[in-house]
Amino acid sequence: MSLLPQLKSELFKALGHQTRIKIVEMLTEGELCVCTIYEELEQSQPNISQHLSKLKKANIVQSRKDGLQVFYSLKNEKIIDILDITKEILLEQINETREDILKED
Amino acid sequence: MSLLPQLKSELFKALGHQTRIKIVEMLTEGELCVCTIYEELEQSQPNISQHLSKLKKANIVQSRKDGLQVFYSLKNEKIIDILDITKEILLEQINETREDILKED
DNA sequence: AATTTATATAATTAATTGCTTATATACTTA
DNA sequence: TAAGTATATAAGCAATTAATTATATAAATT
Repeated sequence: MSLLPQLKSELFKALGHQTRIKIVEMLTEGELCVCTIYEELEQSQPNISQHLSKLKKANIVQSRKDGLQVFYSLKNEKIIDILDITKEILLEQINETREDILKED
Repeated sequence: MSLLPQLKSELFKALGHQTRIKIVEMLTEGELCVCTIYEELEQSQPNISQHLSKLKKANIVQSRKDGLQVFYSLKNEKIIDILDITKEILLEQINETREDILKED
């Protein structure tokens, strides 16, 4: 049936965009108003709304309405662990590359 | 400059496909010949070759040639941790959904 | 050297994604 | 209740992605 691989790939697809990564990392600090997100990322409001919608569909974030504003937050803190490990992997890669370059003499 | 968000999103993009998730999970057990992968996943050889190529470009896998065959393996075992956490997140979501359904009476 | 085998690459087409612009919705306040 | 504000949704278009089919490459075998 392969349900999990399907769900996993959908979650990664949702994380597969620079802007959405930045949004998730901003939300690491706590919930934020939509307006704060698009102002800080210097992107248009509809663009950020659409990215938020994808993150929400993937169950990565949740939203709460307060008057005119909508606040988004992470739905599961474990997403932060994923980003941390990803960072470790990338830093190791960067170090390897650097070492390879130093060896070239 | 925002280099890391860019690299992170590329890594997630590479994981954002069911077939590539399945390949990475197969490689969790150790290196495998290309032929084993496409036979087990019941996909065409060129299709799997292209997916492997994406995983390689994203530095998720590496390859080694032995005669006519090419063997692929994970480049960094931490990828497995990412998949494990992802699984935890998804299982929690499934449980929540189940509980919500039970509450509906 | 010619043939066979395993894998990779290229070309094509269909489907998906992302951005922009315009508009709709929902809440607030005058 | 009319006007204003924050966010969401829709439509349109360009760019990217995925699968298929055909072909190229590279190593092994005859």
